[in-house]
Amino acid sequence: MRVTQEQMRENRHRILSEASRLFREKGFDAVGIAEVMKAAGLTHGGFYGHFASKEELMAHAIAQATTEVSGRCDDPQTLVAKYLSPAHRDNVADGCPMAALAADVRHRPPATRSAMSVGIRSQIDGLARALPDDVTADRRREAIGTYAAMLGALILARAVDEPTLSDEILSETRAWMATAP
Amino acid sequence: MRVTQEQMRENRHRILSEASRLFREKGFDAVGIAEVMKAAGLTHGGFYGHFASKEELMAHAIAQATTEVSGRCDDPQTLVAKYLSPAHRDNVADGCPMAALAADVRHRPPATRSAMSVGIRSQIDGLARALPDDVTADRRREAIGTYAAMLGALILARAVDEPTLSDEILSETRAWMATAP
DNA sequence: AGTTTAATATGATCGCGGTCATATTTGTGT
DNA sequence: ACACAAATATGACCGCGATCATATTAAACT
Repeated sequence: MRVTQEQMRENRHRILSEASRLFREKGFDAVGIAEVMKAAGLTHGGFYGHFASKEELMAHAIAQATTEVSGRCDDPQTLVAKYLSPAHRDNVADGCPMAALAADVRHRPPATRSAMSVGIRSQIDGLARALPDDVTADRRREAIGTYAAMLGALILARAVDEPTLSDEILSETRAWMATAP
Repeated sequence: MRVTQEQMRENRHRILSEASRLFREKGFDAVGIAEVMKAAGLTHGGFYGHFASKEELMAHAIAQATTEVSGRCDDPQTLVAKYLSPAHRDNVADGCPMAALAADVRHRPPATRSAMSVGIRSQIDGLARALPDDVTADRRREAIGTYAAMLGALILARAVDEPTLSDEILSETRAWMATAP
Protein backbone atom coordinates (compact mmCIF):
# COMPACT_ATOMS: atom_id res chain seq x y z
CA MET A 1 0.00 0.00 0.00
CA ARG A 2 1.05 3.52 -0.68
CA VAL A 3 2.18 5.80 2.17
CA THR A 4 2.85 9.48 2.71
CA GLN A 5 6.06 10.99 1.35
CA GLU A 6 6.82 11.81 4.96
CA GLN A 7 6.16 8.17 5.88
CA MET A 8 8.43 7.00 3.11
CA ARG A 9 11.27 9.19 4.31
CA GLU A 10 10.76 7.83 7.78
CA ASN A 11 10.72 4.30 6.44
CA ARG A 12 13.93 4.82 4.56
CA HIS A 13 15.53 6.30 7.62
CA ARG A 14 14.40 3.40 9.76
CA ILE A 15 15.73 0.92 7.21
CA LEU A 16 19.09 2.65 7.34
CA SER A 17 19.13 2.77 11.12
CA GLU A 18 18.25 -0.86 11.56
CA ALA A 19 20.67 -1.92 8.84
CA SER A 20 23.43 0.08 10.45
CA ARG A 21 22.80 -1.59 13.80
CA LEU A 22 22.38 -5.09 12.39
CA PHE A 23 25.45 -4.88 10.18
CA ARG A 24 27.58 -3.78 13.11
CA GLU A 25 26.11 -6.46 15.33
CA LYS A 26 26.25 -9.43 12.96
CA GLY A 27 28.38 -8.42 10.00
CA PHE A 28 27.36 -7.70 6.42
CA ASP A 29 27.01 -11.30 5.27
CA ALA A 30 25.01 -12.59 8.20
CA VAL A 31 22.29 -9.98 7.75
CA GLY A 32 19.79 -10.44 4.94
CA ILE A 33 17.50 -7.93 3.28
CA ALA A 34 14.49 -9.64 4.82
CA GLU A 35 15.89 -9.28 8.32
CA VAL A 36 16.62 -5.60 7.85
CA MET A 37 13.16 -4.91 6.46
CA LYS A 38 11.46 -6.86 9.20
CA ALA A 39 13.43 -4.89 11.79
CA ALA A 40 12.17 -1.74 10.10
CA GLY A 41 8.61 -3.04 10.26
CA LEU A 42 8.30 -3.74 6.53
CA THR A 43 8.48 -6.71 4.18
CA HIS A 44 11.39 -7.68 2.02
CA GLY A 45 9.83 -6.82 -1.34
CA GLY A 46 9.68 -3.10 -0.83
CA PHE A 47 13.40 -2.84 -0.25
CA TYR A 48 14.27 -2.15 -3.88
CA GLY A 49 12.04 0.86 -3.86
CA HIS A 50 14.54 2.46 -1.50
CA PHE A 51 17.89 1.07 -2.57
CA ALA A 52 19.22 -0.43 -5.76
CA SER A 53 21.05 -3.28 -4.05
CA LYS A 54 22.32 -4.59 -0.76
CA GLU A 55 25.68 -3.11 -1.57
CA GLU A 56 24.19 0.37 -1.82
CA LEU A 57 22.56 -0.21 1.56
CA MET A 58 25.91 -1.16 3.06
CA ALA A 59 27.53 2.04 1.84
CA HIS A 60 24.70 4.26 3.11
CA ALA A 61 24.56 2.39 6.41
CA ILE A 62 28.24 3.06 6.99
CA ALA A 63 27.78 6.74 6.22
CA GLN A 64 24.79 6.97 8.55
CA ALA A 65 26.57 5.20 11.38
CA THR A 66 29.59 7.46 10.98
CA THR A 67 27.69 10.72 11.19
CA GLU A 68 25.64 9.32 14.06
CA VAL A 69 28.77 8.46 16.02
CA SER A 70 30.54 11.69 15.11
CA GLY A 71 27.77 13.56 16.87
CA ARG A 72 28.86 12.19 20.23
CA CYS A 73 31.60 14.69 21.05
CA ASP A 74 33.85 14.50 24.07
CA ASP A 75 37.25 15.77 25.03
CA PRO A 76 39.94 13.28 24.00
CA GLN A 77 40.49 12.08 27.54
CA THR A 78 36.95 10.84 28.14
CA LEU A 79 36.57 9.74 24.53
CA VAL A 80 39.39 7.25 24.99
CA ALA A 81 37.98 6.11 28.31
CA LYS A 82 34.54 5.51 26.80
CA TYR A 83 35.94 3.89 23.67
CA LEU A 84 37.98 1.41 25.68
CA SER A 85 35.26 0.64 28.19
CA PRO A 86 33.65 -2.79 28.65
CA ALA A 87 30.34 -1.10 27.90
CA HIS A 88 31.49 -0.12 24.42
CA ARG A 89 33.01 -3.54 23.88
CA ASP A 90 29.73 -5.21 24.74
CA ASN A 91 27.51 -2.87 22.74
CA VAL A 92 28.67 -3.41 19.18
CA ALA A 93 25.40 -2.44 17.55
CA ASP A 94 25.60 1.14 18.79
CA GLY A 95 29.37 1.38 18.85
CA CYS A 96 32.11 2.56 16.54
CA PRO A 97 31.30 1.39 12.98
CA MET A 98 34.99 1.22 12.10
CA ALA A 99 35.77 -1.21 14.89
CA ALA A 100 32.86 -3.35 13.77
CA LEU A 101 33.23 -3.16 9.98
CA ALA A 102 36.56 -1.70 8.88
CA ALA A 103 38.21 -5.10 8.55
CA ASP A 104 35.29 -6.31 6.44
CA VAL A 105 35.20 -3.58 3.80
CA ARG A 106 38.29 -5.07 2.20
CA HIS A 107 35.93 -7.62 0.67
CA ARG A 108 33.28 -5.17 -0.49
CA PRO A 109 32.77 -3.22 -3.72
CA PRO A 110 34.25 0.27 -4.18
CA ALA A 111 31.24 2.28 -3.03
CA THR A 112 31.22 0.57 0.35
CA ARG A 113 34.97 0.90 0.76
CA SER A 114 34.75 4.55 -0.16
CA ALA A 115 32.11 5.25 2.48
CA MET A 116 34.34 3.63 5.08
CA SER A 117 37.32 5.60 3.85
CA VAL A 118 35.48 8.87 4.20
CA GLY A 119 34.39 7.89 7.69
CA ILE A 120 37.89 6.98 8.82
CA ARG A 121 39.32 10.21 7.47
CA SER A 122 36.69 12.25 9.25
CA GLN A 123 37.27 10.41 12.52
CA ILE A 124 40.99 11.11 12.33
CA ASP A 125 40.42 14.75 11.44
CA GLY A 126 37.93 15.15 14.25
CA LEU A 127 40.28 13.62 16.77
CA ALA A 128 43.16 15.80 15.63
CA ARG A 129 40.98 18.88 15.97
CA ALA A 130 39.93 17.86 19.47
CA LEU A 131 43.46 17.31 20.73
CA PRO A 132 45.06 20.11 22.75
CA ASP A 133 47.91 21.64 20.81
CA ASP A 134 50.40 21.39 23.63
CA VAL A 135 50.56 17.61 23.89
CA THR A 136 52.98 17.14 21.07
CA ALA A 137 54.39 18.90 18.08
CA ASP A 138 52.29 16.87 15.64
CA ARG A 139 48.61 16.64 16.49
CA ARG A 140 47.78 14.62 13.38
CA ARG A 141 50.36 12.01 14.27
CA GLU A 142 48.95 11.87 17.76
CA ALA A 143 45.43 11.47 16.38
CA ILE A 144 46.38 8.63 14.04
CA GLY A 145 48.34 6.75 16.66
CA THR A 146 45.65 7.17 19.28
CA TYR A 147 42.91 6.08 16.92
CA ALA A 148 44.84 3.03 15.74
CA ALA A 149 45.56 1.93 19.30
CA MET A 150 41.95 2.38 20.38
CA LEU A 151 40.55 0.53 17.40
CA GLY A 152 43.03 -2.31 17.64
CA ALA A 153 42.46 -2.80 21.34
CA LEU A 154 38.68 -2.84 20.93
CA ILE A 155 38.87 -5.40 18.13
CA LEU A 156 41.19 -7.61 20.16
CA ALA A 157 39.04 -7.30 23.26
CA ARG A 158 36.01 -8.33 21.26
CA ALA A 159 37.77 -11.21 19.56
CA VAL A 160 39.06 -12.78 22.72
CA ASP A 161 37.04 -15.47 24.42
CA GLU A 162 38.39 -15.17 27.93
CA PRO A 163 36.77 -12.27 29.80
CA THR A 164 39.81 -11.68 31.99
CA LEU A 165 42.12 -11.22 29.02
CA SER A 166 39.55 -9.05 27.28
CA ASP A 167 39.27 -6.72 30.26
CA GLU A 168 43.04 -6.65 30.57
CA ILE A 169 43.47 -5.59 26.94
CA LEU A 170 41.11 -2.68 27.44
CA SER A 171 42.52 -1.44 30.73
CA GLU A 172 46.18 -1.94 29.87
CA THR A 173 45.83 -0.17 26.53
CA ARG A 174 44.14 2.71 28.31
CA ALA A 175 46.97 2.85 30.84
CA TRP A 176 49.60 2.52 28.13
CA MET A 177 48.15 5.41 26.16
CA ALA A 178 48.07 7.57 29.28
CA THR A 179 51.78 7.09 29.92
CA ALA A 180 53.04 7.44 26.36
CA PRO A 181 51.86 10.78 24.98
CA MET B 1 41.34 -43.26 -5.35
CA ARG B 2 43.27 -44.22 -2.32
CA VAL B 3 46.63 -42.57 -1.55
CA THR B 4 49.54 -43.21 0.78
CA GLN B 5 49.17 -42.33 4.44
CA GLU B 6 52.06 -39.96 3.83
CA GLN B 7 50.18 -38.47 0.88
CA MET B 8 47.10 -38.06 2.99
CA ARG B 9 49.02 -36.17 5.66
CA GLU B 10 50.45 -33.94 2.95
CA ASN B 11 47.01 -33.40 1.51
CA ARG B 12 45.58 -32.43 4.86
CA HIS B 13 48.45 -30.05 5.41
CA ARG B 14 47.99 -28.49 2.00
CA ILE B 15 44.26 -28.08 2.62
CA LEU B 16 45.06 -26.26 5.85
CA SER B 17 47.71 -24.09 4.23
CA GLU B 18 45.53 -23.06 1.34
CA ALA B 19 42.52 -22.51 3.60
CA SER B 20 44.62 -20.37 5.89
CA ARG B 21 45.79 -18.23 2.97
CA LEU B 22 42.39 -18.00 1.31
CA PHE B 23 40.55 -17.16 4.53
CA ARG B 24 42.97 -14.36 5.28
CA GLU B 25 42.79 -13.09 1.72
CA LYS B 26 39.02 -13.20 1.16
CA GLY B 27 37.41 -13.81 4.55
CA PHE B 28 35.65 -16.88 5.88
CA ASP B 29 32.37 -16.42 4.09
CA ALA B 30 33.74 -15.67 0.66
CA VAL B 31 35.76 -18.89 0.52
CA GLY B 32 33.93 -22.12 -0.15
CA ILE B 33 34.97 -25.69 0.49
CA ALA B 34 35.24 -26.30 -3.23
CA GLU B 35 37.66 -23.39 -3.66
CA VAL B 36 39.88 -24.56 -0.83
CA MET B 37 39.99 -28.11 -2.15
CA LYS B 38 40.70 -26.96 -5.69
CA ALA B 39 43.56 -24.81 -4.39
CA ALA B 40 44.88 -27.92 -2.65
CA GLY B 41 44.64 -29.87 -5.90
CA LEU B 42 41.66 -31.99 -4.82
CA THR B 43 37.93 -32.09 -5.35
CA HIS B 44 35.30 -30.88 -2.94
CA GLY B 45 33.90 -34.29 -2.00
CA GLY B 46 36.97 -35.52 -0.17
CA PHE B 47 36.91 -32.65 2.26
CA TYR B 48 34.84 -34.42 4.88
CA GLY B 49 37.40 -37.15 5.08
CA HIS B 50 39.73 -34.59 6.65
CA PHE B 51 37.44 -32.28 8.61
CA ALA B 52 33.99 -32.61 10.08
CA SER B 53 32.80 -29.21 8.90
CA LYS B 54 33.86 -25.86 7.52
CA GLU B 55 33.81 -24.51 11.03
CA GLU B 56 36.40 -27.07 12.12
CA LEU B 57 38.53 -26.06 9.16
CA MET B 58 38.33 -22.41 10.20
CA ALA B 59 39.53 -23.18 13.71
CA HIS B 60 42.44 -25.32 12.49
CA ALA B 61 43.36 -22.78 9.82
CA ILE B 62 43.65 -20.07 12.45
CA ALA B 63 45.84 -22.26 14.62
CA GLN B 64 48.05 -23.15 11.66
CA ALA B 65 48.41 -19.53 10.57
CA THR B 66 49.27 -18.47 14.10
CA THR B 67 52.07 -20.99 14.61
CA GLU B 68 53.33 -20.24 11.12
CA VAL B 69 53.53 -16.52 11.85
CA SER B 70 54.95 -17.03 15.34
CA GLY B 71 57.94 -18.71 13.73
CA ARG B 72 59.06 -15.45 12.18
CA CYS B 73 60.95 -13.97 15.11
CA ASP B 74 62.54 -10.54 15.16
CA ASP B 75 63.52 -8.03 17.77
CA PRO B 76 60.58 -5.75 18.61
CA GLN B 77 62.05 -2.82 16.67
CA THR B 78 62.14 -4.55 13.31
CA LEU B 79 58.96 -6.48 14.04
CA VAL B 80 57.01 -3.24 14.29
CA ALA B 81 58.66 -1.90 11.16
CA LYS B 82 57.79 -5.00 9.19
CA TYR B 83 54.28 -5.17 10.61
CA LEU B 84 53.53 -1.59 9.63
CA SER B 85 55.13 -1.80 6.21
CA PRO B 86 53.22 -1.37 2.92
CA ALA B 87 54.48 -4.84 2.00
CA HIS B 88 52.64 -6.40 4.91
CA ARG B 89 49.55 -4.31 4.22
CA ASP B 90 49.48 -5.52 0.63
CA ASN B 91 50.16 -9.17 1.40
CA VAL B 92 47.17 -10.19 3.47
CA ALA B 93 47.29 -13.87 2.56
CA ASP B 94 50.68 -14.39 4.20
CA GLY B 95 50.27 -11.73 6.85
CA CYS B 96 49.10 -11.58 10.44
CA PRO B 97 45.99 -13.76 10.84
CA MET B 98 44.68 -11.57 13.64
CA ALA B 99 44.70 -8.44 11.50
CA ALA B 100 42.88 -10.37 8.81
CA LEU B 101 40.39 -12.36 10.87
CA ALA B 102 40.15 -11.17 14.48
CA ALA B 103 37.22 -8.88 13.76
CA ASP B 104 35.41 -11.73 12.04
CA VAL B 105 35.58 -14.37 14.77
CA ARG B 106 32.92 -12.52 16.73
CA HIS B 107 30.44 -14.13 14.33
CA ARG B 108 31.85 -17.65 14.49
CA PRO B 109 31.16 -20.63 16.72
CA PRO B 110 33.11 -21.16 19.95
CA ALA B 111 35.83 -23.44 18.55
CA THR B 112 36.88 -20.81 16.02
CA ARG B 113 36.79 -18.03 18.58
CA SER B 114 38.81 -20.14 20.95
CA ALA B 115 41.53 -20.76 18.37
CA MET B 116 41.78 -17.03 17.79
CA SER B 117 41.87 -16.35 21.50
CA VAL B 118 44.76 -18.74 21.99
CA GLY B 119 46.59 -17.11 19.10
CA ILE B 120 46.13 -13.59 20.43
CA ARG B 121 47.29 -14.60 23.89
CA SER B 122 50.40 -16.24 22.47
CA GLN B 123 51.19 -13.21 20.33
CA ILE B 124 50.96 -10.91 23.34
CA ASP B 125 53.07 -13.25 25.47
CA GLY B 126 55.67 -13.56 22.73
CA LEU B 127 55.89 -9.83 22.31
CA ALA B 128 56.20 -9.25 26.03
CA ARG B 129 59.01 -11.81 26.20
CA ALA B 130 60.83 -10.13 23.31
CA LEU B 131 60.70 -6.66 24.81
CA PRO B 132 63.80 -5.42 26.62
CA ASP B 133 63.12 -5.07 30.32
CA ASP B 134 64.45 -1.54 30.58
CA VAL B 135 61.88 0.19 28.38
CA THR B 136 59.26 0.46 31.04
CA ALA B 137 58.23 -0.96 34.33
CA ASP B 138 55.51 -3.09 32.84
CA ARG B 139 56.50 -5.17 29.83
CA ARG B 140 53.10 -6.77 29.51
CA ARG B 141 51.39 -3.41 29.34
CA GLU B 142 53.89 -2.34 26.73
CA ALA B 143 53.23 -5.51 24.74
CA ILE B 144 49.47 -5.11 24.79
CA GLY B 145 49.58 -1.45 23.83
CA THR B 146 52.09 -2.04 21.08
CA TYR B 147 50.14 -4.95 19.65
CA ALA B 148 46.85 -3.06 19.72
CA ALA B 149 48.35 -0.06 17.95
CA MET B 150 50.00 -2.21 15.27
CA LEU B 151 46.88 -4.22 14.60
CA GLY B 152 44.61 -1.21 14.54
CA ALA B 153 46.85 0.71 12.18
CA LEU B 154 47.14 -2.22 9.80
CA ILE B 155 43.39 -2.74 9.71
CA LEU B 156 42.80 0.96 9.08
CA ALA B 157 45.47 1.11 6.38
CA ARG B 158 43.85 -1.84 4.65
CA ALA B 159 40.35 -0.45 4.95
CA VAL B 160 41.18 2.92 3.48
CA ASP B 161 40.71 3.49 -0.22
CA GLU B 162 43.09 6.37 -0.74
CA PRO B 163 46.71 5.18 -0.98
CA THR B 164 48.11 8.40 0.42
CA LEU B 165 46.06 8.16 3.60
CA SER B 166 46.86 4.48 3.90
CA ASP B 167 50.60 5.12 3.72
CA GLU B 168 50.23 7.96 6.16
CA ILE B 169 48.46 5.77 8.72
CA LEU B 170 51.28 3.25 8.58
CA SER B 171 54.17 5.68 8.77
CA GLU B 172 52.63 8.00 11.34
CA THR B 173 51.69 5.15 13.63
CA ARG B 174 55.24 3.86 13.36
CA ALA B 175 56.60 7.30 14.23
CA TRP B 176 54.09 7.73 17.05
CA MET B 177 55.07 4.44 18.61
CA ALA B 178 58.74 5.37 18.41
CA THR B 179 58.22 8.57 20.39
CA ALA B 180 55.84 7.26 23.02
CA PRO B 181 57.53 4.33 24.79
C1' DA C 1 -14.81 12.28 -6.64
C1' DG C 2 -12.12 9.92 -9.98
C1' DT C 3 -7.90 8.85 -12.18
C1' DT C 4 -3.28 8.15 -11.85
C1' DT C 5 0.75 6.79 -9.77
C1' DA C 6 3.81 5.61 -6.21
C1' DA C 7 4.94 2.63 -2.17
C1' DT C 8 4.61 -1.65 -0.27
C1' DA C 9 3.14 -6.80 0.01
C1' DT C 10 3.19 -11.38 -1.84
C1' DG C 11 5.21 -14.86 -4.09
C1' DA C 12 8.49 -16.82 -7.49
C1' DT C 13 13.05 -17.40 -9.52
C1' DC C 14 17.76 -18.37 -9.60
C1' DG C 15 22.31 -19.39 -8.25
C1' DC C 16 25.40 -20.60 -4.68
C1' DG C 17 27.51 -23.35 -1.12
C1' DG C 18 27.65 -26.84 2.73
C1' DT C 19 26.83 -31.47 3.22
C1' DC C 20 26.18 -36.21 2.15
C1' DA C 21 25.49 -40.78 -0.77
C1' DT C 22 27.58 -43.53 -3.83
C1' DA C 23 31.21 -45.09 -6.92
C1' DT C 24 36.01 -45.77 -7.97
C1' DT C 25 40.57 -46.56 -7.33
C1' DT C 26 44.51 -48.10 -4.94
C1' DG C 27 47.35 -48.73 -0.77
C1' DT C 28 47.65 -52.21 3.13
C1' DG C 29 47.90 -56.46 5.51
C1' DT C 30 47.70 -61.43 5.13
C1' DA D 1 48.31 -62.49 -5.22
C1' DC D 2 43.87 -61.55 -2.76
C1' DA D 3 40.63 -59.49 0.04
C1' DC D 4 39.70 -55.52 2.54
C1' DA D 5 39.45 -50.95 3.63
C1' DA D 6 40.47 -46.26 3.12
C1' DA D 7 41.00 -41.95 0.45
C1' DT D 8 39.25 -39.42 -3.11
C1' DA D 9 35.94 -38.32 -7.18
C1' DT D 10 31.38 -37.59 -8.94
C1' DG D 11 27.04 -36.07 -8.51
C1' DA D 12 22.94 -34.86 -6.03
C1' DC D 13 20.28 -32.65 -2.31
C1' DC D 14 18.91 -28.95 0.37
C1' DG D 15 18.18 -24.49 2.34
C1' DC D 16 19.19 -19.77 2.08
C1' DG D 17 19.28 -15.18 0.29
C1' DA D 18 19.42 -11.53 -3.38
C1' DT D 19 16.58 -10.02 -6.83
C1' DC D 20 12.54 -9.30 -9.57
C1' DA D 21 7.36 -9.73 -11.32
C1' DT D 22 3.01 -8.91 -10.20
C1' DA D 23 -0.75 -7.46 -7.22
C1' DT D 24 -2.71 -4.29 -3.97
C1' DT D 25 -3.61 -0.27 -1.66
C1' DA D 26 -3.84 4.42 -0.75
C1' DA D 27 -1.77 9.03 -1.47
C1' DA D 28 -1.56 12.93 -4.92
C1' DC D 29 -3.31 15.70 -8.29
C1' DT D 30 -6.97 17.57 -11.27
